[in-house]
Formats: sequence, C-alpha cells, structure tokens
Amino acid sequence: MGDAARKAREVGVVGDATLRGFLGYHIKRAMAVLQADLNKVLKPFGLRMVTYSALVTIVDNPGLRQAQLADALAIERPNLVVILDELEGAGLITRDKVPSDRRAYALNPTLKGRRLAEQATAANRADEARLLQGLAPADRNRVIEVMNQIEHGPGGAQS
Amino acid sequence: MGDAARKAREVGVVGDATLRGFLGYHIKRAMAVLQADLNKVLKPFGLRMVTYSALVTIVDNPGLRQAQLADALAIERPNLVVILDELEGAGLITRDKVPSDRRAYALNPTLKGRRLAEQATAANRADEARLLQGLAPADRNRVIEVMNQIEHGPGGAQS
DNA sequence: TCACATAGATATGAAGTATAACTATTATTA
DNA sequence: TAATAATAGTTATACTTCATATCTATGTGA
Repeated sequence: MGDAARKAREVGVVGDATLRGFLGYHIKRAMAVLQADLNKVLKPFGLRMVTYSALVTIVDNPGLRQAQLADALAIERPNLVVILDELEGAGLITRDKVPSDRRAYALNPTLKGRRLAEQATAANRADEARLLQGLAPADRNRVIEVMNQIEHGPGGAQS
Repeated sequence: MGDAARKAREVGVVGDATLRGFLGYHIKRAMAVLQADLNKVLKPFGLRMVTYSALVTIVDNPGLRQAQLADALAIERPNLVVILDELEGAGLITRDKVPSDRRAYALNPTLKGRRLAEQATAANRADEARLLQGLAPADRNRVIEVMNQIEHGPGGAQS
C-alpha cells in the first residue's frame, strides 16, 4: 500500500479493492440497496418483503398448503405461521380446512388480498424499472442467467 | 390458473412466476446460495462473512479507525465493536492507540492476520471460480456493472 | 473556560431465523 | 384391527443480526 492510499484514508477514504474482486461482494451491496428500496415501496401497502412474497405466491398458487409455501420461500414452518397470521389478520388470505386431510390448511387469497398483491406488484415493477433505467433487456436477461447459474449450479442443473 | 398448474401443485410444485419477473428476486436467491457457500468456506478459518470482510479491509487499509471501517462495511459502530473483539481475541488484529487522538484506535493486522486473510481470500476466490465456472469474463464484468448501477444509481454516480 | 462534537464502548431492544417438542390427524404394518 | 410411525400446523424458545440510546473520555471551537 502506497502513500497515496495512506493519505486518502486520512481524509476518510477506505479502499475495498480485495473485496471488489469478488462478484459476491458486488451482489451483496446491490442486494442491500434493493432490499431497503423494496421495503420502502411495500410499506404503504402494509407489507414487508416476506409477507409480500408469501401473498404473491398464494395468489399464484391458490389452495397450496403451508408446508409447500414454506418450501417455496425457503422459510422454516414455524416462522411461516406468524407471517400467515399477519396476512390472515389483515384479511388478505384465508386458511381453509381441506376435507381430504383435516390436519392441513389450504391457503387462499381473498379478493382484497388479490387486489393488494396486484397493486404492490405494480409498484415494485415501477420501482425496479426506475432502479434499472437504461439497462438493455439483453443485459437484464444475462444477469438473470448468471444468478440462476449461481443458484442452481453450472449448466442450470436443478441441483 | 389452469388445471395443469393445479395438478402440479398437488405433487409438490409451487410456481413463482410473478416473483421471477423481478430481477431482485433472482439476485436474492443467488445471494442466499453465495452466503451459505461463503460461510462454509470460511468456517475452517474460524471466520464468518463479516469478520472476513473486516479483516481484509484492515489488511488493505492498515491504521484505519473503527468509525472508518464501520462506514466502509455499512455496519453500525456498536456492532463493529464485538466483531473487532473477536478478531483481536483471535490474535488477527491489534487496536493501537494513536498519539494524535487518544480517543481513537488505529486498526492493524498482525502477521497472523495477514496470513489468514491471504489464505481465506485464496479459498474464496477458488470457491467463487467454481460457482462461476464457464462464465465468460465479459459477462462477469457486465454483471458487476449492473450491480454497481443498482448500488449507486444510473450512470454510476456515487449518489 | 464552557459548550459542543467525536471515538469507542455498553446496554438494550427489535427483527429474523433455527430447533425441539406438542396436538391432531393420517399412514403403515404387524 | 391395534399399535406404531409419520405428517401438518403450532407453540415455545433461543440465537443471530441489526439498530438506537446512552455513557466515558477526549478533542474542537466560540
């Protein structure tokens, strides 16, 4: 480390050259911005990131069971309970007894839930478009491909 | 939603089409994999993600103050204290009194700390290379550009 | 000198996340 | 069929992460 770097630090600049060498570091920093931003957009709807994800997944998959939802969202079952309590308490979903298995509950959105999900999704789309303005669709798709490779392994194998 | 989707759910498949429409959702899922993977790689070194980031930043910027490090890592000052306690207790860094300001501590890596940082960085690089195998350097750079746009806003302005 | 700002530390609380164990049902099998 | 095991959802609990307020010692500026 040279004098320039030492001097820069004295006026408040700290280098992160080594960390910048990792793709994961860039992704982590971007993710922090995305998460803060998303929660700000969702706040007026009374939703957080997890409650939004849960609601949208229930709207997309009406009738699914809690264990299935927990799997899809990578949430532990006990933690999902309070999230669903919140959505049910807000009148956005119902827990309906399923006749064929009296242990289970089928999760269904209410009309209010479907409408709120639609509005929140529109708001999120608008916000993401703002964050990504000027980004070519091809580049966006490329990024998605890379994220999927990271998630599922090279070649896109589903693990 | 059609019969096919309803049938698929019965055998355990839950769709996330709406969420997949968000770049942030893909990034979040990739980040979860990266974080789990990174922590696994760091475990043999006795490090976690935050302690590794802190150690590397101290190695790259010897003599920096705690407040500077907290800023660089976007960690609150009180939370950084325990992280540094951990690194200092492991003999990886020292908190040295700075003569010009007796309130402050200059953070410096020990030889052991520098060596551990070097080894951990090498391990992380190897692991990230494994996760990203087959990814063209141009694509990797494109992803980094997009992450920086998300973090700093369009045009790469530093906010 | 006196008021105020800053560096680091301590205490504390909120939120997210993970595990064990309970109730009620369903499935298995001896 | 009776006994056993497995499953869905829940409760209780603890651990980690993250944020805020406050304290001390020290430094800065009117």
